[in-house]
Amino acid sequence: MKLATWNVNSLKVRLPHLIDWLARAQPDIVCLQELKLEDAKFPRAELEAAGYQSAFSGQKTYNGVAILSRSPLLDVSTGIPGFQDEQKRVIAATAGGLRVIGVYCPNGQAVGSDKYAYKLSWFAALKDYLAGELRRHPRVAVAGDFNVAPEDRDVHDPKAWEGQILVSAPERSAWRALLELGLSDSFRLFEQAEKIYSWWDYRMLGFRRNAGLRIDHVLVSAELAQRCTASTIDKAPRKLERPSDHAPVIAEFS
DNA sequence: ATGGCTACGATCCGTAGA
Repeated sequence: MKLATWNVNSLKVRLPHLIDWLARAQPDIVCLQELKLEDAKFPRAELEAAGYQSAFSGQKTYNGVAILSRSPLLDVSTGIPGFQDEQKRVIAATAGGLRVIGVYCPNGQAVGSDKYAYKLSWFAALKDYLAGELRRHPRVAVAGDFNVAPEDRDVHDPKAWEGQILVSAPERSAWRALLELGLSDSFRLFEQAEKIYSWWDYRMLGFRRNAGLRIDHVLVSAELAQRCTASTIDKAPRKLERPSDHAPVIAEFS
């Protein structure tokens, strides 16, 4: 069983890349972020032709999340229950025996900004929501763009990024609070090469210089961690013409 | 050289991303 997450940065623009990647990587479940389209424009038929059912929560221009699955998607829910939010950032479904929660965590823009405050309150609400999901389901995967680089080794230039958005101490502590619920960063369950990232700036030749951050993650509950056999980041789609700035992150389970 | 790109929805520039 192969679970992936990918911030596609416009599903409309990236649909050809996504369809090709599904055929090549053969994931069973995929969480998508930054669809940037309304539900009425979701390419359900194209994905069905590729072998995937869809659950989605979109909006015009910004945000938007989806879960694709080769097996039926059950008990779909959107948003964080009890947390009022216009922004479509969360979708959950049960598929293949997994409770899958797809997240597009806020960027936060700049430390100290209104959006930063929103980011931290959003993470607090996510934590409470996940605590409940972990009580209800033994096999939970939280996959998405977390917009947090958990440690300095997840940052190409820790000195330049020190204290900045995506790496600031309050953001990292919000990340650690999720781990304290009993979730594990699937990527760190395994020996990994150095300087592996999931996002590279479009500017400054970011990808060519490997000037990236690891901000896309698959978190797994204890029972799923036991069954996790690999976690990797597939840089191949980032090399294509007109790529997303994020690469797919994959976790595999026995 | 402190920018440099991309997507979007709106105009011919602003907002947002990270």
